[in-house]
Amino acid sequence: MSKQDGTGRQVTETPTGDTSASILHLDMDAFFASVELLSRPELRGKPVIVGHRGARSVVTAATYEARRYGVNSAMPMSIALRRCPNAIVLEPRYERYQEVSRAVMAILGDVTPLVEPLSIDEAFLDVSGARALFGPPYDIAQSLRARITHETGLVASVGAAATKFVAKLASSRAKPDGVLVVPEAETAAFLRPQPISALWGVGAAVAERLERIGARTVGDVADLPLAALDAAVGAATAGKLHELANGIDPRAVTPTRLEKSIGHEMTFETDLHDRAALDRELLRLADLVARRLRRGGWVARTVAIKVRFGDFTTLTRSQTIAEPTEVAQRIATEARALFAAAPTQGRGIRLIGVRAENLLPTGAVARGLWDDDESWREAEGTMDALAERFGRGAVQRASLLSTTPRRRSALSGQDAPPASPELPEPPARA
DNA sequence: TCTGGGGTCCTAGGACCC
DNA sequence: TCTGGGGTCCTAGGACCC
Repeated sequence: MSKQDGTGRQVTETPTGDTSASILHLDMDAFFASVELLSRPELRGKPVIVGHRGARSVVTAATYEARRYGVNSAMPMSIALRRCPNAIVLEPRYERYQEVSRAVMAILGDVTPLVEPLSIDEAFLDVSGARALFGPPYDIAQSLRARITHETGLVASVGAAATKFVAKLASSRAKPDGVLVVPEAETAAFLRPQPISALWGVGAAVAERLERIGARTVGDVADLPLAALDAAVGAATAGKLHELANGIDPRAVTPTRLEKSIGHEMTFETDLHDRAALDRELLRLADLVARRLRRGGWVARTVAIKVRFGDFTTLTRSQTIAEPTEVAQRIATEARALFAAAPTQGRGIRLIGVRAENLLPTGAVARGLWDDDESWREAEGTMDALAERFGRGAVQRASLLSTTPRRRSALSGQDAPPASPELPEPPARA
């Protein structure tokens, strides 16, 4: 196990030739804040917080200087400023971050097509096929970091391991400005001393349950009988945690993932009682959702709302509709009906949200295939595979693969496009 | 100290069908 | 007349992640 920081200082021995750690996790250091410093170099070395300055806002990102005061992302801004009164607060510019993110992801794509973005500022790479060309994972990690810094002025850290989970944990331990390679043979030695909170899926609630049965480290969880774990946290979580703790993580790096829901929500500066204002907000949110549905080539079968009251209690309601839709008015009507039927009388509303779920590709619905359960299930695997090979746009067109042979022959002779791989353009939408 | 906004996944109960 | 069990879908809530 080894770490080397950006100055080339060896922290421990570095297994630069190891090839067993072929999954990389690359994570940008203090991403939003670092992007801001690019255009405000005079702020370098100062505590900078990125986030909206509002009574109810939280810290979106913070420089390491600000973190030294105990400021962290997701912390209420009021607390952050109490801890670090001299902090410079900058308004987030998400479009700018998106641009920089695209540039970084493009650099990763030059090494391998097996890049899986995990969020705006991190990604997994499977470099097992890239070694012949670019050398062992350690070399790939360092050259990626160098290119990112050269081309964007930003700093990234990289973890390399045999599995996704260990790679991600390694990158977090490599920060800031470092690389950490965990050879496969050293996985257990690396994992076992880590705190349970390092496990994916262990937050406050699960951590408390695990502590109650005496588990404090990842090694403790690894040694626990599955039945005991099961009783403490439930079957699904238990199975996953036990595997992760033992270094088992069969998840492959998957470049394309299909979105499953699209939503927007809004927290008000002060609790809202005005019903007309809430209805207007529902329409605004529905419109944002509908735009993204259309851009992605989706229609939604289910509309959901979220309501958070002044005391932070939260309620959700959802309704599956007969005709899948991508129309703002239709979504808004459904959202307003859900809201009207919910027990909100006399309570101030802190937050309201609209979400579209049960998404179907527009093309499939246009051909009336969405209500054919059998063919739709069949379609899901096919579409994932197709999206992986041909990218997102192809997903719409994949609807033609959702047909059983019977349906496909029923469609042929109509305006149904031919089967892949000669993918036609999707039908134009208004 | 008082909690954003974007998501994913899991659980559990009830309806409904066979 | 009273009561199965399996499977799927829908809904609500909650934990978790970045």
